[in-house]
Amino acid sequence: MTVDVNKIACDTIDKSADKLSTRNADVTRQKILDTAFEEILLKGYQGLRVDGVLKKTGLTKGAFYHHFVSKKELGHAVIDEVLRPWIYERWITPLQNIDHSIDGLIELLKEARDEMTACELHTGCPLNNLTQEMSPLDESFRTRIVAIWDEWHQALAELLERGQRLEQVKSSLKPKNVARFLIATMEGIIGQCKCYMSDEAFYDAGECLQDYLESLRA
Amino acid sequence: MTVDVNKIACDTIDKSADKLSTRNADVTRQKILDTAFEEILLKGYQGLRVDGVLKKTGLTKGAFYHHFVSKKELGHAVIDEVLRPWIYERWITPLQNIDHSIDGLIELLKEARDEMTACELHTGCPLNNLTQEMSPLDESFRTRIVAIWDEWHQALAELLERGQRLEQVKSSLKPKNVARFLIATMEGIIGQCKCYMSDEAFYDAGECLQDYLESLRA
DNA sequence: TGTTTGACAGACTAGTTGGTTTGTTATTAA
DNA sequence: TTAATAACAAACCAACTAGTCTGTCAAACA
Repeated sequence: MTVDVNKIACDTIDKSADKLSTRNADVTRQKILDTAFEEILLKGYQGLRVDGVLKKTGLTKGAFYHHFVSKKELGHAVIDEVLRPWIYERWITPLQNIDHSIDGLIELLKEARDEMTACELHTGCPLNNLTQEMSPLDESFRTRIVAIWDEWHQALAELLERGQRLEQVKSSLKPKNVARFLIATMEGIIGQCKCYMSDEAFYDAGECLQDYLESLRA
Repeated sequence: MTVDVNKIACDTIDKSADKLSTRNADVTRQKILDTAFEEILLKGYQGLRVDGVLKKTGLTKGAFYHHFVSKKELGHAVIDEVLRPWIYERWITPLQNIDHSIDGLIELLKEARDEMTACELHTGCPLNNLTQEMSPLDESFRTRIVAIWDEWHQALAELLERGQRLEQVKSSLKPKNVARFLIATMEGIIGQCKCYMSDEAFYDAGECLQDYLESLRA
């Protein structure tokens, strides 16, 4: 994509960092992406308004349609350039840095619970939000979304396989199935928090999730 | 509400069933509700268009705003009069008719899986859809939604307590927590099916869910 | 230094959307 | 039978919304 080429080119030349208040295409584009991500997180893609993003960023129609050909393309860019990295940083990369499969997962679970700020509590998981909203509505969104889920599933399944090889995890269980189950459960719990507006659901159900994780030990 | 009074009155008199093509306020109202429910299921409340409902039902603005003061009130009515009964029929009442807690839940799970038609597969659970979309956006929706979740949680917790009294279920576990966990997991799995557009996710993760249910036996 | 071009600013537009208003007809109570 | 009213039909409206278009200005380039 031309966008990425442009971005890489500018990153390498890197004469932009010092000019914050003047014109800077990369900063402008990123501001739009970040704001759109926040708006989608709260109101969904359908609830996202181009005008709303412009108001929040202080930009204009001219700026927006210079960087994005349509609202839909903005949606795609938010998934590729903001949502996917977010999921990696928050959920996938941590999986890859785990030593002991079970201990690590339980630790990760606790961290996730503690990091649940009051704000995040009722916004839910950005990936799951978009999944639930856009999967039945737009195929171009669905394929991008499903690719991220697949990467997540694979990373978790690999962690479990690794655990099996190290005899930390029961050899009888199927890593792919357990990975699907764990991610579905996590997302289900986070989704419940959204309507209860409290982390009580997380604590209550999380206790059972921890029990389940313990039951996976070899 | 006057609406309910009107409805009850007409139901008891019951001179409406034979007049299908002529004027009938109840039939009209119900047609709007049912169509709106379908539309919300597919596109969400924000994606629901009053005009769209009218087009599908063959009605007009006059008819719509005779029965509902606003789109929002329609949303409330859909929750109260369509969604809630749907959840009861599909999920809550079956819980109350279970003899053996664990066996019954496993059976219910299998039934749910088999009843997952190709259509339902990518529409997901109507209650969870609305929860994820509307909880952060509108308090009047959230409170109605959370009430339904509470009823569901309570029914499942009661089933588990009953199981404990009958020594079918481990006495050590906390019914409330397990109920929260099970519902969250079910919804998480259904949500995953939505983007994969297949029941594979249901089968894979469902296997683990069944294992978990087995582990609850006394 | 002049010129081209990328990065915007902002007025404008066409189509949509929830909602209003006025009029009409079937039903019902008197 | 008739007056009142419930149950609509449909034109209309104001606000909104994605997208366009023309113009401007700063920076890079020749």
